[in-house]
Amino acid sequence: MPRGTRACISSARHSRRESWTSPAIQAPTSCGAKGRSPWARLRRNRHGRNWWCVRPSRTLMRKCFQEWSREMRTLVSELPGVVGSTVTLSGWVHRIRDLGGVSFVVLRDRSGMGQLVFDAKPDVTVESVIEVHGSVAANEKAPGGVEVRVQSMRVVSPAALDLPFPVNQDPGKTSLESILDNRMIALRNPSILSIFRLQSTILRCFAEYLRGLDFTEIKTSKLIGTGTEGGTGLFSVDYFDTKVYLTQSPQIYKQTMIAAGLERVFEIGPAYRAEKHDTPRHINEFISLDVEMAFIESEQDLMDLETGILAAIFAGVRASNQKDLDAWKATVPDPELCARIPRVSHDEAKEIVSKETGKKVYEISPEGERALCDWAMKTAGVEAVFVFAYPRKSRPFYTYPAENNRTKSFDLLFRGLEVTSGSMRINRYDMLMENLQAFDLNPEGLKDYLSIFKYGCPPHGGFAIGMERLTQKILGLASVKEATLFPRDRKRTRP
RNA sequence: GGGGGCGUGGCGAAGCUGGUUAUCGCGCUGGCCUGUCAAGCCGGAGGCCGCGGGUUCAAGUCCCGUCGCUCCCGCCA
Repeated sequence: MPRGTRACISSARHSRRESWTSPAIQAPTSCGAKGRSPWARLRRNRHGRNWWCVRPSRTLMRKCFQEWSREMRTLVSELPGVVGSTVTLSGWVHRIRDLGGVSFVVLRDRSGMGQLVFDAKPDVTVESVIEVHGSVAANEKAPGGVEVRVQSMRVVSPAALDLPFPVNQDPGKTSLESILDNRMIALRNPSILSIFRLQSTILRCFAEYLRGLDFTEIKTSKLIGTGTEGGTGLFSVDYFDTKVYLTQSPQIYKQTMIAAGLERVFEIGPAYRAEKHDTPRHINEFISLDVEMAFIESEQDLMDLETGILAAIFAGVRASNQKDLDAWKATVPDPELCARIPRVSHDEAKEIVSKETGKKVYEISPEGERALCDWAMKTAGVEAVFVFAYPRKSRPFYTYPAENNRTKSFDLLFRGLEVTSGSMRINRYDMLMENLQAFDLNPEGLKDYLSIFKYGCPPHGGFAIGMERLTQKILGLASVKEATLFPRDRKRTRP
């Protein structure tokens, strides 16, 4: 057994403390589709015991919405259940197949695609939005066994003929440039759209898992007067008569809220990095899944927490996004295996890379990161590995130091890419002041930040998961830009 | 910041050592076709070969510059 799994499995250390690892390998509350009320667990959960007092009746909410939507239309996915009846469908014309005496139109709506049958070629163009009225018939020859014989059709919004992007074709045959240049239209492509359906599950499961552990969600400002990490890589913005910067991380605000007494916080928000890299794994604006937690003992506790988050996300994606995974021929790791993600120190990682690649390494390069994940797959059956105890010089000043000039920090590498970076933070004022000197930083510019520690702050730490990178790696996409709705890179600020 | 590769109709590509009207698939369009499911068959439209300059009798092809894209490395989520 890899030594890193110790922290997850041994319970001796955790039993006397609050546990956050126990739900690690269970699907988050509403991700499990077992027929039980998604609120059942919360009702038993001490943190959610009063949910019915503050929420309108769920039955009432569901009833209002269903009655409203039932009047609107039938969804394509509902057709097999309403064979024999007359329905109204609305959606986009995905494809037209005209065979002379009969024409087939593939209609696309948010639930999927279904076949419409016309006696003659209908007067519509691909991608037009239509509303049709017709009878639902079972037919062996129809895709999915059901089709709608159209009695009347209304073109709700016609589409021009010069479609700039092949919406109804395999996006694998289209260049990234064309996908991004025509982003508005490219997003209609079902495979491309599926990326963002899956991404939504990641967001949901991340938040639900943490809420279940008594984390409080916060939203902080993305504008800041000065940078905390030396001022490099910050975008400046005109702010009335002065200049401010876009934050590269919510770091200081997360820590502020820890010290303010929330103890456990998370934030989902954009982070900005004004760095001129031009690679398939960098964008200048990304969504950071940020977590911070008080009363931890080391970075091992943070890895425990992230293990649980990953398991919740993988379980949720498996439960909700099988079609989206299929569209990219992708698989998510078994949530049960997350507890076996190896944990290796930075020094051990270098040794492993040297051994695996057959060449001596002094720093872990992207090639080394790929080698480490391959190694993890071989030894533990998961394509992920935690690397901890990074040298002091490679980590920011607020990282908690450890013996031998190491730090209480870690990264998570998943399928060959760094998706998380985190650490325990220095929470003692005197220690922080010493470290500022060592990093040659001026305490004057960090006055607000330092006040957190001057007046008492519990031991704590946190990490950030790159949402787009995680999405990219789950689906096996070639570039992080594909996993970004409207990517902002060195050259691109449109659409 | 350093180093590769690529720009050819709306999309994806071919065009080898320079040589006549620039080719193919998808899409679009006209025609035929009552069971398609990437429908099929016959016809058609659509390109100053990224842009600027040079070499040459002759440049999509060679050279220089420029813009754009893409990949690897540094660094990072």
